[in-house]
Amino acid sequence: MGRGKIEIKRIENVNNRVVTFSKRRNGLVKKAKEITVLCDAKVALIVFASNGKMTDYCCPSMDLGAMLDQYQKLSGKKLWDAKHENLSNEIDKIKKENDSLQLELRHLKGEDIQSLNLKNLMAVEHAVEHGLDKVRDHQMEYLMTKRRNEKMMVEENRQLSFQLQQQEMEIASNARGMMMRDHDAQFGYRVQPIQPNLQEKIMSLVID
Amino acid sequence: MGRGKIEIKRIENVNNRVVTFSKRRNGLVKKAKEITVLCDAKVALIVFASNGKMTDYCCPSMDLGAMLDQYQKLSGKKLWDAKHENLSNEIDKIKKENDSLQLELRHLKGEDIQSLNLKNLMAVEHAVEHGLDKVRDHQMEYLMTKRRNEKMMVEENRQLSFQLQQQEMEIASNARGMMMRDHDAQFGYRVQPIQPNLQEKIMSLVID
DNA sequence: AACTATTTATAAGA
DNA sequence: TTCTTATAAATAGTT
Repeated sequence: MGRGKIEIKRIENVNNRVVTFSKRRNGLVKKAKEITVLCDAKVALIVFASNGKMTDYCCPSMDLGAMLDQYQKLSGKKLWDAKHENLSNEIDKIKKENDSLQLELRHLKGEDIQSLNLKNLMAVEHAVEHGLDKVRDHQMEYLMTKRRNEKMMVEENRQLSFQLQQQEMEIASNARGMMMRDHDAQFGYRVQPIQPNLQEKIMSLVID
Repeated sequence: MGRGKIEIKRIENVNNRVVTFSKRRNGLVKKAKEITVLCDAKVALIVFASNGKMTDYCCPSMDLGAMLDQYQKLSGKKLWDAKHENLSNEIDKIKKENDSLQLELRHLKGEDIQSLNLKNLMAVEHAVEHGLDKVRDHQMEYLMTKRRNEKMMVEENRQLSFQLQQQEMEIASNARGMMMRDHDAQFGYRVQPIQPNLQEKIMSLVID
């Protein structure tokens, strides 16, 4: 149907192929719509171009999901049950893994050990002993580090306090000297430390 | 395209409708096949007649399942994902549970505890201590039971051996009596215990 | 994207 | 259903 008859085989010229695809795809969808209306038919059509672009048509009276359910019923072919089954299997697998983990966990906590024989019981004991050792080692390390840090902070604090006191004394003595020079000696007031309770504040922070 | 032009609306005459359906369905499938070959296209087509009969076509290069996967990807529409998603969610949930179990397990074994703070570290320590106590209690109980059973068996064995010896002695004395009565005294041989080392055998079994 | 010569599909009739 | 055939529709090659 056109200027010349064509053989039904792949059109090698890319341009021709793309143009023909476009025309015929439109024709196909049009025909699908027509048979739907003329004959009360249910039609679903999906077309992928070789470039991956998709066109689809589904009759208005039934959605694609329902069409495919019907298809499975009538053809006996499975479309998504395979995947479905895979997922179910995976769930089973993971659940079993889960159960075995939970059992191991309970064993380590000393639960459900009635069923263990002496060999397994000793294996559990060794695992737990080893774990306890490691946890205690780590606790010790943790505490040592903390104590070391505290000591360093206390020491640093002592030095800072000392420096602060020195500075305050210097300032006070300077002030007194200036006042003397300015002949204001009769007022004789004293400079207070800027933050008299600074050291206590820092100590309370360190103790946390 | 026929003897007369027709409007695209439902054909009321049932016979005409059925005939037209049959012709147009064939035409549709033919066109689908042609575009598949001519243009390297992927086509899936499902048609239900109003009487429920189904016709389908799927290009040979891709099965319907794959076509529909692609359809879902490109259209974003869900065909069977409702069921599917539930399962996926369950898998995710169980996997997370699994991970947390594995982490807890590693903690109890003293692994991966660098990230724990002191509070959690102590909680783990208590869990492990408690577990160890229970495991050791159970081991002790196990051993005590075994020992008790052994003692009982040894005692029972001692009694059985004694009874056996008594019986053997009786048999021997009877035999001697019979021989005397039968005037065979001149041979004067002695009956031996049937299994002289039976008691040792049993003892070795008990010790296991 | 339009055009148009031809081919193809198909409506009506048998 | 199927065949026939006149006619409508689709479309291949061209502009």
